[in-house]
Amino acid sequence: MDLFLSQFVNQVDKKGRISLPSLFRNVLPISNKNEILLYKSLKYNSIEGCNVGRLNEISDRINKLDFFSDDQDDFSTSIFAEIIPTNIDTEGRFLIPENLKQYANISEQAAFIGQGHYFQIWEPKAAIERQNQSRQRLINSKKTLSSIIQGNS
Amino acid sequence: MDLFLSQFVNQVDKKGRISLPSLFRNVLPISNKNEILLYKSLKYNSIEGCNVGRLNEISDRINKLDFFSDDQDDFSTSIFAEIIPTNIDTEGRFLIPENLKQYANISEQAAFIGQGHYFQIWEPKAAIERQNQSRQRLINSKKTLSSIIQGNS
DNA sequence: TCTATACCCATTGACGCCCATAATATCCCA
DNA sequence: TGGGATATTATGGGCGTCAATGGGTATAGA
Repeated sequence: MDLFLSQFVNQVDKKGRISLPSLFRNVLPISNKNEILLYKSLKYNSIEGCNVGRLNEISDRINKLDFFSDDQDDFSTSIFAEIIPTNIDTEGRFLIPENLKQYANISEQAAFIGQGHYFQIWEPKAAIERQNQSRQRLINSKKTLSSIIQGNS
Repeated sequence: MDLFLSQFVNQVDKKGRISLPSLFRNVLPISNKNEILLYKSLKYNSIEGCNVGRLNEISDRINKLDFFSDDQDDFSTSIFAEIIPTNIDTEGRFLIPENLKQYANISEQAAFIGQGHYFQIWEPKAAIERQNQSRQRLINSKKTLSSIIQGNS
């Protein structure tokens, strides 16, 4: 099962490096074991990350749009230009780009949140708030895990 | 993964040279590692660049247009005739042709914007405006970056 | 001959690789 | 099953390499 699962809080060191959790590293394909893609979440002040494989699908989808259309142009600008390929070092660490760090209010700690096919990186306190909020919404809408799994939304 | 990704702002030196970002250089095919094609964007006051492979793709699409149509003629004239092959020097730098520089209002800095199979070169401030515009259009159409990437659009 | 440009060399700062350590988890065998 | 040996992870820090940039000089074409 190659999904980003569970959550972890790691330290940002003096050089700005942070360890990608071991469980997340194991999800990366062997062919691109040392590269992840980072980008701003449009919904939250958090960073999202995925592996290189996802990108090919996206690029295919965008390329099928009319060559000279506005959509094609907007997608290209907002997606390709915003994706930051990032290398993972020999110890499993990587650098969070400065602008993304600011966007997510991250300084000396960061929370990695598994989201299945991708993951999020949050400022730890904001991550907790987000989770409580999300959980409360689920309860209020009376959706149980089993109903979601069975597909009766 | 051979896509132009992310964005960079580099300096134009006294001789008019500018570094093609390292990530972009790595996208160029080994057979044409030191050549890029530059041309005016049809939509914006910016320069677009690509490698030779991309040109073939463009030419294919244009050829599929009606052979005697005005469109075919216009595209041929506007695109092929305007393409400027440009050499990259030993340090990864190249010269931005004077007319393109003027067309894009570029003086001492330029922003390289990854667009997947091609890239754009903008005057830095204009680039930011364009990006905000593009991002806003995407948000208004209710497609978020993450939903596009995850395929649940 | 003069100008444009490609090549060579130098500098600086950022980043990747290497080595080290402590804490934790896993294993293995008596 | 207990307890020591071993592996793995998160983290710290030194150092070499590479990218971006500046400038000198040779060379080719006008």
